[in-house]
Amino acid sequence: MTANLPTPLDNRAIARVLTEIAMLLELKGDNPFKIRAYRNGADVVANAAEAVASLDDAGLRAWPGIGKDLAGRIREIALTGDCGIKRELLTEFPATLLDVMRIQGLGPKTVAMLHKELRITSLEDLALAARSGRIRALKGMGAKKEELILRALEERQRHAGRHKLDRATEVADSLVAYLKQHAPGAEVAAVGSVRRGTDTCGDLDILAAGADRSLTDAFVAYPGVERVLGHGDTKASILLQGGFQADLRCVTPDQRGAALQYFTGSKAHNIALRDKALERGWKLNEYGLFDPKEQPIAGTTEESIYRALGLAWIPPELRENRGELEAAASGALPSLIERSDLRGDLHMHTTESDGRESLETMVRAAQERGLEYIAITDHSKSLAMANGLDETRTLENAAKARALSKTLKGFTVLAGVECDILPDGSMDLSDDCLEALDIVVASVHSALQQDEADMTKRVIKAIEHPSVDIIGHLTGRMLLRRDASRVNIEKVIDAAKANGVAMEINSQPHRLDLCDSHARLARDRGVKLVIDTDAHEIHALGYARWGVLTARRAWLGKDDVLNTLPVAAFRRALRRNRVGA
DNA sequence: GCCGTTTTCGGCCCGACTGTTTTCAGTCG
Repeated sequence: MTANLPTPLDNRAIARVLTEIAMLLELKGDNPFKIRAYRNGADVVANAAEAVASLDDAGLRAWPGIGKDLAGRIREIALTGDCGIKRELLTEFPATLLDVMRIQGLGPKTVAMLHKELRITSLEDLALAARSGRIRALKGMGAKKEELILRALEERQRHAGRHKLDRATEVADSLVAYLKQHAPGAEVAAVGSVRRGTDTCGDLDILAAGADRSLTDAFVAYPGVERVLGHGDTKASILLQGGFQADLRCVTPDQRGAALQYFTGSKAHNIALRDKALERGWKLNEYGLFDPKEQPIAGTTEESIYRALGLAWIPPELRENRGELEAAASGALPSLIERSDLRGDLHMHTTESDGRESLETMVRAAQERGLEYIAITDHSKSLAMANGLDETRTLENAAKARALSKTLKGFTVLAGVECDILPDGSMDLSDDCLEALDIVVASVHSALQQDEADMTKRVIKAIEHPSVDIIGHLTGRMLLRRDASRVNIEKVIDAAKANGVAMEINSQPHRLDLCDSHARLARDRGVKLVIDTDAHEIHALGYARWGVLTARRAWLGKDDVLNTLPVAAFRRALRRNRVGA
């Protein structure tokens, strides 16, 4: 019987253990190639489509980069949740030291030294040491470094308890599926920021309408609960392994719409909506919309509430009190872009630079997803770590893409590049080379610390280059890890408009860059946008989902996004092909 | 630790930036 075995770990959990082993080996100063093997193994597991825990030794070793040892470790982790080598390493370094290593700007060498010299084992120790000026006394350290550490700690504090949208959605979906099993007749849904599609989410909010009271019992018994924070008849809160807090609210079927509206938020939207009710002498809360005699006016559906208040139903992505109530009152809500509107993807990588798949594989995957065209945009040469392409290789890569394109029916492969914008704003590849391509995405990858004036000048200079069609992930932000670079967004948008350059919404869940408000500003100023996945492997083509959510939050319709156009019209809309451009 | 029409050893990705330095180590991507 398997009933007594622990639940097999999911791929992500296994990958996390492998990554932690890699980090511990780094602290120890072990063979860098061995460390890379563990990191690579973690990557392979995290991106595997099938559950790694269900594979046998031979199945595991069929994966590239997984050999005898790693296959054994993966099986051990999958079965026991732990690994002997990790336990052994943890006798040398405490687990809390891994948190220290995750601080931006601190790497294994520094952390190992802090541990050895100052007996620092946790983030608390680190903060104390930095504040008391003890770190600057160490070799290679200084006052600036201490300042940097304190800033990184402060940033981390700011991000604590928040999660990226993709992970939050995944965890919420599992919870909803689990609860539906326990209450088949009820309507269970994730609400809150997950439903609004915000780029990062705090607590997960789940709403159940028409469920038996015992559903909260099932909720607190969810596998993966670390701690029960509260447990009543209609409400329960749990802390999950991995740091998520989740709240369940149970309501009656006739309260469903009101509860859905109330718990979806945002707070600012709800306050404004409640004002609308008050104007009419009514009361709006999570149980319904009521007249002065407490008689219900609406509440079973969200639509009924909005309608009673003289408003069209507002898509959750717009509920931020950024003008949606006024638009809903005057029938001016935008018709938002849908995932199915996307016909192309203009930013992706192959094994030619730092992608994981060949050109052919990426093309096939894009076809299978129903796209009509893609652009292959490998990195340019200054991104040496990504094996970036020089002019010769860029043109060879372009020839390959075009040759393949010719063999395909109803599908186009555009020859492109993701060209680095160098610190002075010049392009990483020659003008001739860029001109010879079908499409150029220009992006900043280095010197992200420039001050606002320099960064703005740099990006605008790139925008003014005649062969640049699209500006990729403008701010370089990494959600919950690295702040956006300092750049004057308005000046950049105005330059993009003046030069007919499109701006990208990068759909990578850790980027979502442009963010919703910047994308909306771009649209308002007449700049066209594109939604790209920046895929480095086929699975990542699915990231379009997050980019579209961001676009919807930016009030974008189909017409605002160039890659909703058929390929011929799309190409005509590119800056390089526009008359007079 | 992985990999091999160079098969069981000896390669495996490296340039820019920062802060510390006077020539470089550590981190990041």
